[in-house]
Amino acid sequence: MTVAPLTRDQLLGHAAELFAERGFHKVTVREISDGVGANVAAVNYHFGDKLGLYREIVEGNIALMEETMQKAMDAGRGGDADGQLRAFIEVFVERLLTPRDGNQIQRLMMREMENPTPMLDVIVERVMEPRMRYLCDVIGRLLGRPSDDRVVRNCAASVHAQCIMCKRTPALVRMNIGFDDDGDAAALADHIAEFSLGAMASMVGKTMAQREARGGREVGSAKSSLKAAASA
Amino acid sequence: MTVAPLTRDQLLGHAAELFAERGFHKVTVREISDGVGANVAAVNYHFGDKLGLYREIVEGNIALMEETMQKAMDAGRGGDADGQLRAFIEVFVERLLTPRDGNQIQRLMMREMENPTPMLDVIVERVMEPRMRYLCDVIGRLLGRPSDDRVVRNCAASVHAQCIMCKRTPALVRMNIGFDDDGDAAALADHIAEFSLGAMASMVGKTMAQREARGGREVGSAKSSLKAAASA
DNA sequence: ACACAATTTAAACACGTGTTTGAATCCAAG
DNA sequence: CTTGGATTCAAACACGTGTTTAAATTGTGT
Repeated sequence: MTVAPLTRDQLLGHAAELFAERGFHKVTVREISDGVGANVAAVNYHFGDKLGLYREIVEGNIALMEETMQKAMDAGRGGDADGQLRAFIEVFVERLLTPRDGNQIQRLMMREMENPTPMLDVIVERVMEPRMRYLCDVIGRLLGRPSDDRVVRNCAASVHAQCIMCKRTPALVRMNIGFDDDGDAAALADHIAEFSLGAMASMVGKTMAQREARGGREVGSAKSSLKAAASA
Repeated sequence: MTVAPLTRDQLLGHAAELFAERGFHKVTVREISDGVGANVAAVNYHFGDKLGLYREIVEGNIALMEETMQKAMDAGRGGDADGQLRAFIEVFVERLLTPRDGNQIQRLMMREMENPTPMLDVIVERVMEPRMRYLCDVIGRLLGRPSDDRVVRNCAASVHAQCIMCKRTPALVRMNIGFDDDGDAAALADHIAEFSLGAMASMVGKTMAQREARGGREVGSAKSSLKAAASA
């Protein structure tokens, strides 16, 4: 059936790397086609339009992503919540920082956060939501609270924020902010795990009464009680 | 001396809000000029080009930013490092989340991180670097380590990452990830402070030997100074 | 009222970028 | 070899967006 001769696959491969590195909007179809020595019209011929090419790449990578998620969950299976969170962070950070072929989806997600495309919805549904669900589940067990608890969700966001920031955008590099990055993903993951587990260990140790006694502000309380303690 | 009649100031005001909300690249000059009932050429007449308008807005806001930084530092003056970090987080988060006029610089910086412009350099120099310097100073005292210590810088990055993520981009909102945001900046700041202080309290308690015994990987291992600095 | 500078305006221009087109080329099947 | 579909190609098109231009209008000092 004379399937994809060659050009089509070349376009997929080259475009995937470009999209992962700079995002959908900052890559031109001419750049994609020129990169593999093809004509400008090649993208439209093989994929309909630029978004069609992007869609195929994203959907292809989502399968890999789901496998990664499985790997992260399996890595902690049987262990305690502590070890599960560590495993999650390690796998996540490693995939985000190592530009190996096949883990472009994390970088693509970074770009989607910066400059969304119509593909964001499916990425959220198939990647983000399962991830946050698992993360909240682990942290919930860690804190001894239900996984939809407000404190649990905020802790999950704290962990997630740190992981996300591991991938320094070009702008973050020019600013000299962000984590120390000498290419050692494991060391970075270890810091984040250490930091986060320490944070939550201190949280689970404190009772509500203790925390409210400290300053009157309590993260997990409803919005009402916070009005009074607005200013330090 | 027949200063700016009106149009010029209107352009500045309207453009500032648009830029803060969506970033330099995602705002068109027609949108700016139409918004105040001016002609398309108004921007070029009064500011040379689009970037000139942006530059004026950024430079104007940087002064306010430096004042904010001063406020954050003053808020913790005299207190201990713990209180200083709390004050810093509170001021930062509040300015980031509250769309009040005059604290657009934080939102502008978010946009610069997503899509840099030529103004990024001056923003880094006058805003980011002083901020990270102060943050590292506070955390250094908190951990009993020099402020250029690797662990200190990573902790600063962890704190900063959480603060940054407070401002949910449109994409982050569509994903249902991120911190609980019911508009209560104080509650969010409190979570981040609680989380981070707990994390670092547990770090300062552990000796290097203990941490290395746990898993073998040590965050601060690569650089020289930390090898010997076993005890905290 | 006049003259001159400052401002505003409508229109056009320049250019990057995604897309389309119609002809040329390739290639396997008959 | 011939044929017909698949693929490639150069060229042009469509359109958004920043910028420029030259005329019209407004404002101000004398």
